[in-house]
Amino acid sequence: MKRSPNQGFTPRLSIRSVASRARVSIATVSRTINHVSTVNAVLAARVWKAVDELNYFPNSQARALVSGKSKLLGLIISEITNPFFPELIQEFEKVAVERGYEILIGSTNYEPKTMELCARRMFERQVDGVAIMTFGIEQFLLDRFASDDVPVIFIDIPSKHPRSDILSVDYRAGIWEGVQHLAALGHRKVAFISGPLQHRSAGARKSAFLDCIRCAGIKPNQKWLIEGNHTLEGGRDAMQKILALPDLPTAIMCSNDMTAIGVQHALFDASLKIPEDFSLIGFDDIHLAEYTIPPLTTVQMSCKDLAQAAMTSLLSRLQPRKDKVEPEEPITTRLVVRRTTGPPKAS
Amino acid sequence: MKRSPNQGFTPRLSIRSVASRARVSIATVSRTINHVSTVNAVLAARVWKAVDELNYFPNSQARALVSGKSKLLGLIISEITNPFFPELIQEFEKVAVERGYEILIGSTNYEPKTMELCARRMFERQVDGVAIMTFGIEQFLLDRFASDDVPVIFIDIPSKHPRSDILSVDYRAGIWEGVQHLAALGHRKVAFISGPLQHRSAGARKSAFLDCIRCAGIKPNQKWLIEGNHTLEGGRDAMQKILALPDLPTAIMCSNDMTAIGVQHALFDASLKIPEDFSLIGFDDIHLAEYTIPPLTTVQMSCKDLAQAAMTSLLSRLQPRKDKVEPEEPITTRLVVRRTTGPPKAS
DNA sequence: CTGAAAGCGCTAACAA
DNA sequence: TTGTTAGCGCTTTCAG
Repeated sequence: MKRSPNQGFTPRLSIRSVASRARVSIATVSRTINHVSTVNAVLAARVWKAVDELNYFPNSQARALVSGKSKLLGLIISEITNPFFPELIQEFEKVAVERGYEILIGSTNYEPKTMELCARRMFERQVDGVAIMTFGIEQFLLDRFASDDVPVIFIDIPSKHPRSDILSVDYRAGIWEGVQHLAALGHRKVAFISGPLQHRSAGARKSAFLDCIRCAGIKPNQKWLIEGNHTLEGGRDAMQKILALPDLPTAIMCSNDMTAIGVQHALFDASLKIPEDFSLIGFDDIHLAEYTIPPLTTVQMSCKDLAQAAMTSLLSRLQPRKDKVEPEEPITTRLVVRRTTGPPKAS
Repeated sequence: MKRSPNQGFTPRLSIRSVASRARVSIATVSRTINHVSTVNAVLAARVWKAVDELNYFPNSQARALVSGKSKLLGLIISEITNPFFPELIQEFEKVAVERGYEILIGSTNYEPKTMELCARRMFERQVDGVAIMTFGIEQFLLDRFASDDVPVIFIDIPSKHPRSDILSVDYRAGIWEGVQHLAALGHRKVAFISGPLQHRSAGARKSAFLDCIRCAGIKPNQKWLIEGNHTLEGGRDAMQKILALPDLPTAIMCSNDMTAIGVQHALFDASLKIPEDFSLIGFDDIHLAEYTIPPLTTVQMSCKDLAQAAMTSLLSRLQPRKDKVEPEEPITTRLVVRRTTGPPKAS
């Protein structure tokens, strides 16, 4: 088999080509393109000229090998098909590319096995750090990253791993606004469709709701606490379950927007109107929430903030910079009132 | 600066660690893990045992460097925020991982500059191949890939690059069904909201529409041919333009589903009903189309097929296998009738 | 300030 | 069949 990927034809464009064209050593080329300040300006100019003429750029594999830094960041998400995540990815990509990193995306599809596979893929590619933005992760995987000394960041899950960090989200703030909004409208009977409860942050959302509802002086009704799965279908099914109940709530809060959209659909199928028959509040404020019919009232969690905070924290752990690590403030959430909430029917 | 990424502490787990633990040479380890059949079973067993005990996996950077294959595939898309693309990415990820590849995603956001940057990122990471799934690409970038001998695959844009391939999509089939469906319902006045026309495949969709409309014996009205931008906002704005026209169409076809959802929104805002006041047909059949209110009638283009075909073609170019390259059949499209179409109002 | 040379972890000749 | 060795393209000592 041939050594060269290039059919043994053109000698692959390497640092050597630049060196010989610029009549300097490869070391000088390396220093120049890495902006080492000690390089003689004349030589540097020659190097840049050669780089330009040859249209050269360094082989990042080789760089990674010698430096031990792949400049690759893992991003593990639950499911790329859930619109929340693309919005998150977009921010990640932006920040990462700005800082010279590339992102490797892995979707777990909520399956522990797939999650394990994702983690393994990340290891094999020697990612410099990993952001775990799923709604839950197995502890042993975290330990694995820890033992490899790979910085990790994730939401809500505390860990003793020294190079890891938790991004805390203040779910309560937004949910509290939502509950208050509902209460002010006159609702006393509000249901909650949660995410998959084995996932930590889904649990956190639900507890926050329960907490708020009690603070508002409303006694939560177990029958109105349904477990969904953060998908559209899950929301629709959950709402259908609620509709089958003898005693109906007047408002529904959901653990994410996709669930809420599923609810809208179930209600549409049942010829029920929003907000006349039921008030509805989502969570996340995905782009689409503004465009459902009617536009969805929802709790906004800025995925811009989330991604920024995650990246900043990761990168600060990777390249300890002068600018000290900012004190981690929790990501806040707030209610965005649109048109799926109104006074309850019977009131 | 330290050489070792590992703080000079533990000697990083490498092929050498496995070799010494298994009491064989590194070559034998390499052969074993690469399933070269000539390895003695006893030694192989020792190697696997060591691999297992140490929890070793090869450094893909090093592999890439020596083999000239990064096992990285570029995937350039328009905008990850458009739900069509995550569905595509999901398929790509699946197929790629199955075949031992990793995917690097780049979003162009419809900006030529960003597209160029994406291409550059791909080059730098030495991707083995690139799938360009945007709605358009600059020729010079293709040439660049060509000169680097990187296989490329894309939609709709012919190229003379020998290692590139075009995935052709039979837009006409589905659009024809859509037009016929509308005609059968009694519509004679149908508008079309296109994508950004500088993008080739957006153009292809529009021509297909024009073609079909004429075949159906309807004379297209220039006023009802609006250029959108494949986003929700674009669809809404376009529909608002249409609504301002003195002579209104009775049905709207859109170049993609997001545009159609924007139309739904504009109509909702104007208190107009679908399908009573206007019939509406989208394009793509994204997951969400099933869940708009009312559910969107749309032309389905299987992104599963698309991704599969793209990957197959790319991989076949990378690892010429026994199984000859399947003759490329065009991706077909078909109408999915849901609930946004009905007889025209005035008829 | 510059160049020669070592070596990152791995694969593939080549020799034994 | 196995081990030794030469690089892949780059960064970084270490002499000069």
